[in-house]
Amino acid sequence: MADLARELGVSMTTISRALSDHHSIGPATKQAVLKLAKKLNYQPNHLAAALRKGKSKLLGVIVPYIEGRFFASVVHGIETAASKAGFSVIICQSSEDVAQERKNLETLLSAQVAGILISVSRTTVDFRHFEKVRKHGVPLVFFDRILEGDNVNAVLLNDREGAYQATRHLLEQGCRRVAHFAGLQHLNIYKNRRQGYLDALQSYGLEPDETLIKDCDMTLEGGTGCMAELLKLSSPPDAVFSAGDSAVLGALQLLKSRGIRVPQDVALAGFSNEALTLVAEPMITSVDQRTEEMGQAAFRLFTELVAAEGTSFSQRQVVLQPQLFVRASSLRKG
Amino acid sequence: MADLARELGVSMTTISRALSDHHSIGPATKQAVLKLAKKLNYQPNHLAAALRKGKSKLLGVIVPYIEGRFFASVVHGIETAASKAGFSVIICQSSEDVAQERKNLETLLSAQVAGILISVSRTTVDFRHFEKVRKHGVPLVFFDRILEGDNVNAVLLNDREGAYQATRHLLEQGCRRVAHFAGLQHLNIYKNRRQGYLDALQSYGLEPDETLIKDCDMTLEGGTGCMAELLKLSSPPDAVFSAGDSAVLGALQLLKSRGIRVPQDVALAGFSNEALTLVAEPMITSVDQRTEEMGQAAFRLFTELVAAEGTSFSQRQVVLQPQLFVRASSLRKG
DNA sequence: TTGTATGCGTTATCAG
DNA sequence: CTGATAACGCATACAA
Repeated sequence: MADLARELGVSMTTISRALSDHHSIGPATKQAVLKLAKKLNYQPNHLAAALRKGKSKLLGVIVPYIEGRFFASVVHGIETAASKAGFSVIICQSSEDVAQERKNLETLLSAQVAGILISVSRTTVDFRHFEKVRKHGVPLVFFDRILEGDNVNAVLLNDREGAYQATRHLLEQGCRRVAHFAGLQHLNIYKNRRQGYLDALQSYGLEPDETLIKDCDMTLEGGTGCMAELLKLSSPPDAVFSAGDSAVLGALQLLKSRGIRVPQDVALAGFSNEALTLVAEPMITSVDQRTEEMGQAAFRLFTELVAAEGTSFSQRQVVLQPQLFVRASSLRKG
Repeated sequence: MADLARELGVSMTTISRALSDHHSIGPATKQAVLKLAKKLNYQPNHLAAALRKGKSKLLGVIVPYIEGRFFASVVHGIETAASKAGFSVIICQSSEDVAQERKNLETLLSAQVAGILISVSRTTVDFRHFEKVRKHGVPLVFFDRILEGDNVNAVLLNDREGAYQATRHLLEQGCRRVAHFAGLQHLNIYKNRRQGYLDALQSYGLEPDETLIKDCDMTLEGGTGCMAELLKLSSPPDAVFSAGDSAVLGALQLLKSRGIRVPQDVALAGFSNEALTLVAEPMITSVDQRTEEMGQAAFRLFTELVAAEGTSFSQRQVVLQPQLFVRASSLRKG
């Protein structure tokens, strides 16, 4: 920058203003500066600017893991929106571990990020470590997974609605003993999916049967195990709505290995619309979580928080509507 | 930091040295500083340190995309190693687009990253945009995908060996007309996989049949299309080795839809060991790419480059050995 | 072992 | 509209 100033015989202040599109700057000088900047191949030092301004163009994102379609896709949505606005994204994985999540937060804060977007790990049970973020005045946006009880800025999927639709669909196919693979109930997403399942039963005038609701870790093996237990019942289910896709695949594999037909004997539906739902045979009915939109919405919410800095403390929640993709695993009728 | 100095009645220099574990510092003062730092909840500003030292603790990573197991897993490997060494990782996706890749590079350079780890997009055909990185003196490490012709620091998989093993395996199962789905030949990975395929044929004394080698975009649809064409041949193949997993799945689906048995009529093998290989029925034989190791090796190579700064210009290449996972899609014998 | 002084590249303040 | 100057938070060369 000093080079530019010397070359053009103006002050560094002028250079800075020209480059940052400041209002009080002559159009002529501005053009001259921009032109010379190109020629000398000037590279702005974002670090210095961030140090001076106290705000960087870095955005921190923390996810439990990045494998699989869901988080990868949300992150992609965030990144697309962020890079349009000139932000770089630092991605951290908590590996479903609170301790790691805490470290991630420290890392991001000391990297002076402008904001933090997070989906909490499943071992996160309190909000203490987020207090520090607030004290630093760093905008915090939750997405998909949040902790209940604390009012936070968040982008959520209407999990209850998605589960409701999936379960209704199974009931509409003629199933009457619909089982549910439920996830950890302290996480909003699994709690709401369970609630949607219950609501759908009720809308059909059916009493929930606790023996048909299995706690499941949402892994493939977990799904296999839960399905095996359900088959031991004197009155086994004729359908399963799982809160996750991997588990439903496990169930599918077990059913096939026992010669039980899907969907004729047992209909299946999952949640997340992962890639595997299209690879399985039959293809698996699943609820899509609007991943790209969620990422974009999360970034937008972040920018709104920045804009609304200090004006009010109103908590904002964006709720996205899920979409059910009906496939062969649940289609009994035409 | 100024607070700490005032509180303890020492200079900021002392504080700085105590915090950064400098050698000339009294153990007593050091402890005192560390203790007070904890108490006052001191948060180091990495940006300021980076500005002063000219080197940040940020690492830039550019991948074509992050969905699917391969890149997500490599990135995870990088991140694990990097965070142990106190680095944060900025991930960029080029979306297989050179123009985006160029932008990513600019972004990372202006974020003053300490180094850049990259797997080039498939539309990258020259090295011009990497010259700028060299001029900045920023260490550059390539992984998996590189451009041939330029000697660069890179972590690679022995793709030729992996393809060789997979093809040999198919031949050992009794197949004699082994087809190949080949990827873009300007990318080292696909070129080498094709070469491994050819070498394996030769090792069995077989002449390559050009009609059995299909150019394929490595998508599921691409695989379906290539398989359909192969089946039209007067003398169709009895096995396919695909340079990617999605394409082999496409082939599998087509074969099943036509009532052709896998592996009895046509045996299949893919490359990447993606999650879908375990979901397909039958499960698909595939070559594993040692993704986590690749990520770790890439980070290690970066640190070596930093350590060897200015000493020599020797190019380093780390080559990992692939591992063939044999599954039902290719097993004709016991 | 400790302190003083200076600068990293940028922007905000205030005066012209 | 432009310029001089200070400051962001930290790390080093040099002197003590």
